[in-house]
Amino acid sequence: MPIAGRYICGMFRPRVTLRDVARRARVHTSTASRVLNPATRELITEPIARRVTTAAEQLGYQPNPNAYSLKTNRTRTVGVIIPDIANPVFPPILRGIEDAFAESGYTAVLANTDNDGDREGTIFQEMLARRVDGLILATARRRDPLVDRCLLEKIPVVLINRTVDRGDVSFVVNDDTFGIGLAVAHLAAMGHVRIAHLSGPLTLSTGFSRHRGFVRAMKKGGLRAEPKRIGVCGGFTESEGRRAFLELRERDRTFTAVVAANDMIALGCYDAAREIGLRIPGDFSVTGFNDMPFLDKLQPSLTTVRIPHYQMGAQAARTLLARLNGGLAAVEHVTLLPELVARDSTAAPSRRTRRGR
Amino acid sequence: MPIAGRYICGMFRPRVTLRDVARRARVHTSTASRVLNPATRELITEPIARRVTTAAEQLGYQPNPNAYSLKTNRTRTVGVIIPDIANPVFPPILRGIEDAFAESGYTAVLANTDNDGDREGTIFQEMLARRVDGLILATARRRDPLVDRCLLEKIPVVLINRTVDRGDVSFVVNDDTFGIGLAVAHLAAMGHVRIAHLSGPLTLSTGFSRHRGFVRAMKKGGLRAEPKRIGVCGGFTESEGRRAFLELRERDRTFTAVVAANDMIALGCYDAAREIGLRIPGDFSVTGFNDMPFLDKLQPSLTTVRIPHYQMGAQAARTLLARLNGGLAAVEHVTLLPELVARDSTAAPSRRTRRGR
DNA sequence: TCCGTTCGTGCAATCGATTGCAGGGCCCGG
DNA sequence: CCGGGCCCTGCAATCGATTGCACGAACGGA
Repeated sequence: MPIAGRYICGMFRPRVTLRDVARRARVHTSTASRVLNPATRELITEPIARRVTTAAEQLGYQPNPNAYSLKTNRTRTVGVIIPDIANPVFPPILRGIEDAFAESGYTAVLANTDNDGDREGTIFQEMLARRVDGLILATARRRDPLVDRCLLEKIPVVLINRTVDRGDVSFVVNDDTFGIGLAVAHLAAMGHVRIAHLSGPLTLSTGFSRHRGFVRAMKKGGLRAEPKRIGVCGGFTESEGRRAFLELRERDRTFTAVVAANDMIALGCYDAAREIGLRIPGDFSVTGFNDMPFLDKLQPSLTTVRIPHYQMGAQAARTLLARLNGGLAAVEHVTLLPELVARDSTAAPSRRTRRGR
Repeated sequence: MPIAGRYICGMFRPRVTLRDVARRARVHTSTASRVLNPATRELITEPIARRVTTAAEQLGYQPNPNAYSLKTNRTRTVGVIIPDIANPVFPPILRGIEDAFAESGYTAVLANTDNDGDREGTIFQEMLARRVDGLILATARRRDPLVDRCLLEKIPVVLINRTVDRGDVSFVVNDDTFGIGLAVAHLAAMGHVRIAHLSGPLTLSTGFSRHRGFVRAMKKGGLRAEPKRIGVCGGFTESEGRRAFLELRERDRTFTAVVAANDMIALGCYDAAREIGLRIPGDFSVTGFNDMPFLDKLQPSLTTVRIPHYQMGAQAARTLLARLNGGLAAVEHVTLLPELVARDSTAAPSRRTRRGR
């Protein structure tokens, strides 16, 4: 068994423990413990407390988190489960989580599932085995067994980005309905009437509510959301966007704009348009969703809906912290407002396209 | 103090411990421990071992990592310190690390420094406080106090992507010199002679060795690496790329190609070119480095050098694991080979530019 | 038959903290 | 002057594993 300690200036120094601090301060370890723990600090009188804190400082004492966790059953660790960190929406979310946790001494442990149910289960088990105090899930489907399990087993959990249909769980999401409304209103204001929608998977709250948002916004604008002008993608991917666009165009060639459920799907539209020789925004306009990095560098730059990803992560972390510290905090639903970022992929319909082709 | 346990099927079940397993198998806890630990498994006879394993299985036993860590001083956790997860080169590296660790039971804990020295120090301290078994650093500068400290304190560490000048530390990096050589050779083959370089910070091994690689490759190709055609960026950023490009062009207007030290700097060249009305690759060619996502979507798509990021992460994790398991493993230097990805930002110099302007 | 060796298992200390409980000192009132 | 109560601090058990050491059984040889 290795001996705890570190090399300082080339010399091996055994690790400083609470005992060492107590010994130096000439008090019992329990007293030292109470001084160093903010919650019990007030139990000890000032002069003794000072002796302990100075001793701790002089020795460079750092508490052993394993001993703490073993005794208290709290690891000050939370699991963050996301589909894929390579998806550019997640890094800012993660930074938000990290920053919000930093002050409170919690650490986030990350895992990617690639949207694979089995892998999700495995990771969930491993997180529990690691004794995380809570979970932040960005992988929820509208009906999600993992979320059900968290609730059943009373594991503190906060959903992020996506949510579930059952309402008895905390989440922090973007207002997808409102966001899509922004895109539709933007297009309608430019004179578009025959607007199509390429939705994401309807089993995900994001896909579902953006789809619903599209239908509502069209109705509200006095426009018709024709079923033939709605395509459903099997995933939020470029290839699915391309496929769904081509399929859509088989059914209808009169639309003048496409509201894509996210930026990747919009990129799929770019690909398809290039293939079949259509110009954006000359032949049709496109809007995305998320405002990924580098969209402004595309040709044409993509009009999209910006989501406050960083705040989303930070808020989710705060919500979880409240639950972890406060014990049985109430279920909290937070919805953040997105904003439209108008760029060059949207323009007024040309006279030619306005007539239909 | 909360009692360890979980809710299963709505009922609270106290956590299963090694004692429970031992009791059920009618053996001592030490025996159960030895059976469940692969290293000591052979000490126990088969029939008894079987009793223990079935008992463990029936009870759904999961060892408490905190107790393990407290006793053994190993947390099976490693810290991964990177500048910024939002930089698209890091997610694939992280995935590689995660996957390579997954099998061995290690967990990576991530932290971002934003290239801030103070923050680096803080994070380093926190990692040590968390008792990580080792570190993977992607933040190294050529002379790096943090790396020095790791070596002094004998903390297992592997550098990734960037390295330091002192050679007595393990690292996994890309062959930057070779990679830049690919870009230079590609341009030279197209007929470019007056090639410029926008280097990254020379205090980073990446900036330095790409710069050196440029000079060497030019010499090797029988070309002159003129100082006036070399600009230095203060950071691997778009804005620095733009600034350095404009500055470069003040000094020299005869170059027909720019080898940028990375993709962001190349993007800065795009910005500058647009501002002053130059066309790529009509007026000059540009190459990047890293092959970030979406470069193929740019107008024009960017010729760049692809780095095997995922493998880099995986290899770094394996190198660290060898050190952690094998005790005093030798210092290991791994260099991965990049490849050229030719796209539309490079073309033969036009007759006009070939003459100089 | 008896003793020595070997092999397998149990005993108990230990890692480094937290915390309920007990005890001692001090202050104040009778 | 003495006793009771109230803080403040110390004692010791405890969390759940690992591991050096000791002990007992089984076996083989004399």
